[in-house]
Amino acid sequence: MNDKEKDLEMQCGCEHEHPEVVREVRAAMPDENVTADLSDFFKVFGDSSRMRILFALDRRELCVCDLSAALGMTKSAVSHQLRFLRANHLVASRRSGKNIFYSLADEHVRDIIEIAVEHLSEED
Amino acid sequence: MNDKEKDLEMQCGCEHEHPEVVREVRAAMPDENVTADLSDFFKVFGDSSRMRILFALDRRELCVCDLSAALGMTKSAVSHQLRFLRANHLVASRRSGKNIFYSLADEHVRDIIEIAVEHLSEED
DNA sequence: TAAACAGTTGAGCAATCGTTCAACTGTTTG
DNA sequence: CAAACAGTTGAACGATTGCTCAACTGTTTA
Repeated sequence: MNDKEKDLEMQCGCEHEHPEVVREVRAAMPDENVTADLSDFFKVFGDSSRMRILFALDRRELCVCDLSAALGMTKSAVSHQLRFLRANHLVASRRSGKNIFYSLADEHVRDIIEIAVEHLSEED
Repeated sequence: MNDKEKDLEMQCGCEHEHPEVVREVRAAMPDENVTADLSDFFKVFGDSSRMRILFALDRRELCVCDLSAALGMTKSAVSHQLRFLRANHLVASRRSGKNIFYSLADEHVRDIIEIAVEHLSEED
């Protein structure tokens, strides 16, 4: 056991918690709004339907009916999810006649997914 | 309207969808297991309690009781979430006496959060 | 060995989520 | 203008989620 580990144990071997450590971590914690915004953002990626929509749009701009046909979802379900994606600034839309075409709005999407793929490929 | 846009519209102005586009997007879609694994991974970040735990552990290795005190959660609630984080290989644990110390297990965590922060800072 | 502490676990509950369904808006075309 | 099509929306539903509570395991110490 090295010094760092010994130090940590001293700080939690007592009562219910060690005030010093707790205070330090508390002070360093970002504002509750920040963590809430972050988790809300990741919630968008935390659904397989939305993930599949993002992959499809990564391929090419698509209208809702093609999107729903490609993914085997109803237009309504797709539309509900697109609304969610739009609210989070991940897709952009443009109307052209009867159709509304959606596309990826943010280059961060690819980066984030890439890191996730890396992580998943390492955990076996 | 440029050529690319005209091309897209031709493909969806017809019946219920345009088979060619749908077929192409379908063919390019990753396996359903892949998108499910990805969204499952992001689900982990999609909760503010887990996000706060990750931020705390990013600061330093912590035992469950200090973690729960720092975040104002019950030990039980923290433990449930740690179980989830452990299952996704995002935290590692080591027992030392009565305490079990948790720490971040993956360098991808910081990268992913960093990109999310960037994204959020741009959308105003 | 018994008491005290650290942490885990499973059942149960309230809240949230994603889908379906039906009704709606908006655009094009006969 | 009416019919047809593309897409949106809100209510309602079943499923999932995160927490609480209580009972449990495992470690230390008196």
